[in-house]
Amino acid sequence: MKTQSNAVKKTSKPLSLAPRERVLEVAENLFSQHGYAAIKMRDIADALGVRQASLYYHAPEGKAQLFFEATKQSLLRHKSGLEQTIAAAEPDVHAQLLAAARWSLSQPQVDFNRLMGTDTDSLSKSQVRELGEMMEAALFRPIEKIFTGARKRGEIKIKNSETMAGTFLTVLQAVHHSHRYTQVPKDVIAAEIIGMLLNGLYPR
Amino acid sequence: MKTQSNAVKKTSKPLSLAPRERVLEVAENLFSQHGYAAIKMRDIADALGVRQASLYYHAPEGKAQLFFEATKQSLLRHKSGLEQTIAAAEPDVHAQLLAAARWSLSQPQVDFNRLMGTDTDSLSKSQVRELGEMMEAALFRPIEKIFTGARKRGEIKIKNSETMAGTFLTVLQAVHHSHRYTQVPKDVIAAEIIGMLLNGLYPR
DNA sequence: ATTATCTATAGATCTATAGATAATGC
DNA sequence: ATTATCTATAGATCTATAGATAATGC
Repeated sequence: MKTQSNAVKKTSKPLSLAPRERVLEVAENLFSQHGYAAIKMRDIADALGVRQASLYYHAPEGKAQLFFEATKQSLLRHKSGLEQTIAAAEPDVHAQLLAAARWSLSQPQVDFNRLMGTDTDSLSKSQVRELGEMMEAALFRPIEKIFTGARKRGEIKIKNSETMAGTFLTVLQAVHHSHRYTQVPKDVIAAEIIGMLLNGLYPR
Repeated sequence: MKTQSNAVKKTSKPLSLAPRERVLEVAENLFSQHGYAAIKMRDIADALGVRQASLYYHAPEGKAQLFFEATKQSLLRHKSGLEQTIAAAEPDVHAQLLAAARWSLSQPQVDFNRLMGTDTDSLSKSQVRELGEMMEAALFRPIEKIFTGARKRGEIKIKNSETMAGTFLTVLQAVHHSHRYTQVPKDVIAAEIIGMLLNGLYPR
């Protein structure tokens, strides 16, 4: 064990991140909000309060590397976050969808359509494949499991749980943007939509 | 009336578009697919088979103007297309949603979240407001009308038809991208999702 | 005469490299 | 000694302008 001479204790989540972590965090936020092409190295440097050239110390291969690593980090966090959140919720489709939604909305969004469509233009084939697989594992699988689990328990009847997962994830993204169109809090909108997905619009 | 000396008759939809129309059409396609920042004037010129500088004859104010006008054109077409398609369908929520979906999927997508979020960075406040209002009128209103009409006819019970419209439009966008994840035809996926929205996942 | 293109190029912006300098951790 | 930044700048790319040239419609 190390001696703790500082006033600030070193916990598992230190208050001030290591430089490299800070860079990735800022890059993740900016890229996920605006997309690869719209964000310049300058923007990331400005947000960090450093000079543009300084970024190349942490990402010697440049902008594409920064994007690739920031996105991987984001997807890994989504995977564990979603899985844990869902596992911690009641074994009930409504409770699990709500929990997944709340957790997702607390995170920087992952726009997977933009990600696979435009953002990856400057990555290699193998990098694109890697991100695609991680996306699948981090987002689609956990949500799909909610639906297949619910079907097994007899709570719902569904045909295509992959389509369902895609639909749910897409809707979550829209909720992420909802503040531009409405004052209603995101959690409320999410709950509304989940209720609708489960009960349908036709009267019962 | 003009004499038609040519073999090709001038119908209301000429086979070869006027230069300005061609430019806007190509710009609309590229911008809507990849977003403002990712598309360079060079890309549009290449797609047209002209030199980059030639674009400035049609858009003297440059790239932002091109984007603004291409987007307006797209939204106007969506407005009339959606309104007509919905009006032509049976006065039934299922039929109208299906019709709206089919029509939307036949068009270049309008990614309204990206549009209002990132793409408009280089436009003026008033231009952004104008696009926002047109988006509302072209996409949200027509879909909203489907839901409010269906409620009046007693077909469905809904709380918030604006949320519903947003949800539906968002899902349509995801279907637009679905070819990257599945072989299933877009029309089929759309029909599946609409069935689910109306009936819900809980067994009836 | 007007419309629509072209070539050539200026100026701005963006990515990335080289080498110097300061801060940090043994 | 290693880590993390800085300044300065090269080279590529991108937007936009100027002026010449070709095509089109009276």
